[in-house]
Amino acid sequence: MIQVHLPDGSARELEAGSSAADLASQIGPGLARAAVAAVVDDEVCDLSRPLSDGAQVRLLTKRDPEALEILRHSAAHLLADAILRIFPQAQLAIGPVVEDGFYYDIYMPDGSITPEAFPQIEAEMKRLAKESHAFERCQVADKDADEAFARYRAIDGGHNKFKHEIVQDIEARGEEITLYRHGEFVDLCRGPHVPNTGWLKFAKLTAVSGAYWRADADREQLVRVYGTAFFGKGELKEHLHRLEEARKRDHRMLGEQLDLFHFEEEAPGFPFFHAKGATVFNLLVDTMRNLLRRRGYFELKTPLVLSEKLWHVSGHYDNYLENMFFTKLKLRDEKDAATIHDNVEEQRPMALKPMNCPGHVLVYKDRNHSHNEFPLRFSEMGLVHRRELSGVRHGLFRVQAFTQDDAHHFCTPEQIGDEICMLIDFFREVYGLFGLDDVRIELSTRPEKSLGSDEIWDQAESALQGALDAGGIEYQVNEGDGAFYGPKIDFHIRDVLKRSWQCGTIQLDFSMPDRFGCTYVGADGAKHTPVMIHRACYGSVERFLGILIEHFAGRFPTWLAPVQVLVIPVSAKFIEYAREVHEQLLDADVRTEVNLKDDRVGYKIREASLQKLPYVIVVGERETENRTVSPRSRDQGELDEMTVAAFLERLTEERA
RNA sequence: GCCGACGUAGCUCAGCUGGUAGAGCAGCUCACUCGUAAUGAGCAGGUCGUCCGUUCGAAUCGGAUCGUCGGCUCCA
Repeated sequence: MIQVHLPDGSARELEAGSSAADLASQIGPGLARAAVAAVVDDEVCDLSRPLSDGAQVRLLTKRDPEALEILRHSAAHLLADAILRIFPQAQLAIGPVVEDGFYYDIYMPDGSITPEAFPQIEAEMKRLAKESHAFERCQVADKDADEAFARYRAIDGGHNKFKHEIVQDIEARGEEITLYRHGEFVDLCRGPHVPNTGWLKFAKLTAVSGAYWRADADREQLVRVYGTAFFGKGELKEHLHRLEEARKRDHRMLGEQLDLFHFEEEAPGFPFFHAKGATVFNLLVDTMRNLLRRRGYFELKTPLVLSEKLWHVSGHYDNYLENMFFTKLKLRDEKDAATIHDNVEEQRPMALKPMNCPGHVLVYKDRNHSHNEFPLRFSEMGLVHRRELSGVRHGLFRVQAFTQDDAHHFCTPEQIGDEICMLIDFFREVYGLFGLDDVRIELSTRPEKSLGSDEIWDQAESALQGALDAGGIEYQVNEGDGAFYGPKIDFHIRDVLKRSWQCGTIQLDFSMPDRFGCTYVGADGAKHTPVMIHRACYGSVERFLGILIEHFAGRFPTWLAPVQVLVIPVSAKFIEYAREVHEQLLDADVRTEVNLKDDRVGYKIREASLQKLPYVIVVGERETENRTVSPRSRDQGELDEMTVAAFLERLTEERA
């Protein structure tokens, strides 16, 4: 007999050689059915693995996050099995689990795998799942003698150099080779797996893309087939529904449908905001301006183009060159006007600002400062340009020019803690305005490419950490992900679809004030170097707008809607009254339009609904006579006839 | 940047194996004067992303290029 320990502190007696599966059935039939795998002495392993005496055992069921990974990894095996049946020439590379599912990288010496083949592959996977083959772990003691290994070698033709490479690596590390078999299929794998393929009924292939062997562009091109798997039909359906919902909310599509912005081939990654998009954009900016003013910020406006020399001083030239746009001069030949000299060497080469900080430093340096005016807070809705690799541009989320709601605090080292705490409260309040209350905070530390001594970095990192700890704020640490001039705190917010977006950032900087020779006069009458805090709350206004479009699915709350009310006359006879109502709304600062086109009321309402306008107002004979309006709310449908004053009151309540 | 797919009217898309482009919506005009998600009729609209090539002939085939979309930390 052996004894094993359970997480609740209790112990169980089992016959020698018993497995975790035996333990589960001893505890109860329900658990025996629900158990997926086990954690034995902190190692995740198969249910069938024999337990040793004194082991600490935790059984995993579908509720445990580890279990979902195991399920998905098993599904990757099933995918590989199915693919080999349909494409016998395929060679398997690797098949790991990723955030929302799994993938398998496959080498196709001829042909390819396209989404058209998905139904066939999925049908094969479903069949294999129904057959409920047990996953069997095989340890390979001697490759040449082992029967399972011989089968494994034969499984995709015996010439699979990818697996061969992996086996060599494992042997080089002196580790044991293990295989997993289900039915006829054998794959090199560390495991663990679900007990049998019967668990894998709810799998779905989602995408196919290219990838390289070992992520090396010089190595073989592989086909990466993505899929996902869940324990139950409901969860799979919900996941697919969420993907569909995210697709429908795509801000690039809504941006076009709602006439908010567009992109041009002539200006890749530079959005053109239309009137409605610009309205929302400006509302975001105005909202922020008010909040900043109440917190004692001074708003600046600094140039877009500054000399290259300045970027040498700031360190951007050495650390950020690849992301910067530089000006390039062209000159007409003095003698021949038709000849243009390209790439003319400029005496003072210029660059577009990728960040606002050096500009703010120059404003700071324009006069002397005293500790009495600290913390000094300079803000700017700063338009910055950053070059991005062509493949990473993405709607408003990744552009090449964007507006930062940027600010820099100049303060003494002692003031850092209070400033950080103020900012954390401030940022949370801002996100709350949009119903974005799920905020996660991350602390990022020194990256490889960076400025300043270890001592300064340690000081800065502990200052941030100290402020977070003192405020009792929960956060996680991101090693090596800081800015090149200092460590930072990032704010990640979850939208209504539970997707996470990085928005706000607070960055500590001990080196830029020093490089630029910024000083202040302290209480001791001597000159000191101030600390600089870089911070942005929306991050990029463009990107934040994109997030809001998706968060609200284009249905902006009334206070943020580009057009709040559309006035519609029932027919041409009531145009005059419609105009009058429109004017009254305009006078009350409502963003309103009037639709006087020669169309049916129903048609105009449909148009307004598709534009997701919060309100339409219909006026006809009744309203003209009674001096009233009949509103229809986007969210509540048709409302009762009311006076314009009553309608305005309703709007005011909503706008507050 | 790399890999893959895609690029036809303002939008969504059709156009088989090469023979000179089509629909719906939007737009415009006219009629209807209309009560809460599409009134009807007519008109107009395209160097088929761009360049080069193959061909008697290219939206269609080949190459390059630009752009868009998806993917590119994940190492059994």
